[in-house]
Amino acid sequence: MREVRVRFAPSPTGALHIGGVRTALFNYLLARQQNGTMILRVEDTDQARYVPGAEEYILKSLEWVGIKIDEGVGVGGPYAPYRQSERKPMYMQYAQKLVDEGNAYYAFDTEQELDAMRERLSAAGVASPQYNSITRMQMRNSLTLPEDEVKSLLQVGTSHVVRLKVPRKEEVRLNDMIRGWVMVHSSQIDDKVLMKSDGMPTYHLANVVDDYLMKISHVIRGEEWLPSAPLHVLLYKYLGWEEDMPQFAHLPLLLKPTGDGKLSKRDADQMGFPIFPLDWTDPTSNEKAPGFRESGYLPEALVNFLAFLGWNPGTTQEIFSMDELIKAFSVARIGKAGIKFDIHKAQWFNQQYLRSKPNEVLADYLLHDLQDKNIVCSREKAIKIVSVIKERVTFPQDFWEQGRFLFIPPDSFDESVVNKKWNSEATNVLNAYKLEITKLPLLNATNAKSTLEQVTATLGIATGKILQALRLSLTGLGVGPDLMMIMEIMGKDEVVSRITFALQKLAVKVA
RNA sequence: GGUCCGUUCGUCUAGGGGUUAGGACACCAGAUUUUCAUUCUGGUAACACGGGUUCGAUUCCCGUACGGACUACCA
Repeated sequence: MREVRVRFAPSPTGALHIGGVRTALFNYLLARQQNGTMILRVEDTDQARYVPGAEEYILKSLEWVGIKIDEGVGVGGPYAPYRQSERKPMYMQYAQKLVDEGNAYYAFDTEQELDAMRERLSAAGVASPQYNSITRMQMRNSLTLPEDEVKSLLQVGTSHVVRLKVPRKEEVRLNDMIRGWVMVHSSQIDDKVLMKSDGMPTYHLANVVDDYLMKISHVIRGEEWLPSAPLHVLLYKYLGWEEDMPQFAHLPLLLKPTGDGKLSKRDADQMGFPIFPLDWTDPTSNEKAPGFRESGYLPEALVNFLAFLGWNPGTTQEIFSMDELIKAFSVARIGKAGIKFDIHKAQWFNQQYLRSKPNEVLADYLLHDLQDKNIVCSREKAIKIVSVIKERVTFPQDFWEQGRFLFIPPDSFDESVVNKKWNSEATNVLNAYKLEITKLPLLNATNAKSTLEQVTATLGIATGKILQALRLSLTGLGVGPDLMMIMEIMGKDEVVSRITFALQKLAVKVA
């Protein structure tokens, strides 16, 4: 068996889409499992669509999710350079070979001429107007023009492209690892441009040439490439590389959560979830888009989630570390159908991973947010807080969100709780309770509770009836973590002062 | 429109000629929790449709419908 060499080959035209991350992940899993090589190649042959910063963004994104590049842009390697724009001089010779052997030709048609051809064809009722074995005979190319005219056109530097001469009648077939045999008749394939007039190769040529040169063994990419895969097969054949053709695996696409269509940034915006791994600011429009990282997703959770989009281990195990994924992965267990993206599952994974972290690590998240807010908090206290609200969080920032009342006393109180629970019974208990607490040397969860029970017992009121009022006075809210622990964390003085404040502020309502 | 690919609970999926069609997320209910959350228990819920083949089809074949991708000197 040949050495496994896979590549992730994005275009630096903007932020890396989450679907791209998944493609990279599947490549990576295969590479690691087979002791192969993961290559990053940047396909920047379209100068017009180049976006500054995009390449760096891709690199950072892959690093964040834990996909390590063995060879390619950013790390180098034996087949450098790995940026197609820097490989520009290499492609012409292959195009030339195709031309010389009669498998490609020069075309001099202008944009207007191409438009006119398409219009003429569609006016004549042709189903799919394209530059192909029939129409090329009516166009201006080295197949129709006299040889000396072609020569002189080339000599004076007339703008031209190189097109593949697709055979008229031939069954082109490829064996996709996911879809099995896919057959397309060559009459359905058009004479694709291989070399553009600016001297750059198109995706099709560059991709095939580079995959061959870099000894790629498996091409794992999105299903959007399936229609052009037969063209690539033809290219391998004409270039004489059939023996070295990689195995193809076309991944099912990520679709919108609701309705139909493929997942887009618009859907993500509308439904309030990220679609890019990291925050991204478009350099031209300055438009900002949120990233999974900044939204609080843990890379290991995202990886686990992404791996299950189109793949499954065949067992009931759901939680997989990267190493476990590497062991369990197989292309054979990748599904064929498109996948509706459901952010709920991603959140669930996040929750699972977040909760499994030790309190010390979780405390760092809280401490970090507190630092941003200029709030001082000891590590021990942070650990205590985190352990109390651990079971109620999905994202790291939830520790702050749900624990903020511990640092910022309430200045307003939940109306509905006030209406329901703030009555003279409650204020009586609170007044007495406050006094009793003051006498305590130190307040902790245990004596906070026993003291409260004493007070309610002497006043002849059920503890349960006033607990919500106590919570309200301390946090301003009707819900939250265990009250006794909250009091222990706040400490005696804070508890007393908050009860006092609530008693003052809400006094009016009692009367 | 044409070409190609696809279709099992709302979602991700397992399965496969004879199964009570399994799991997870989500949802709902009950228990626990003085609240909410957690946790536990239970529940609703699927083989797109029509023809074949077969003793028998959700599973195999063919159509239809529906969905998706592609249809650029973009990748």
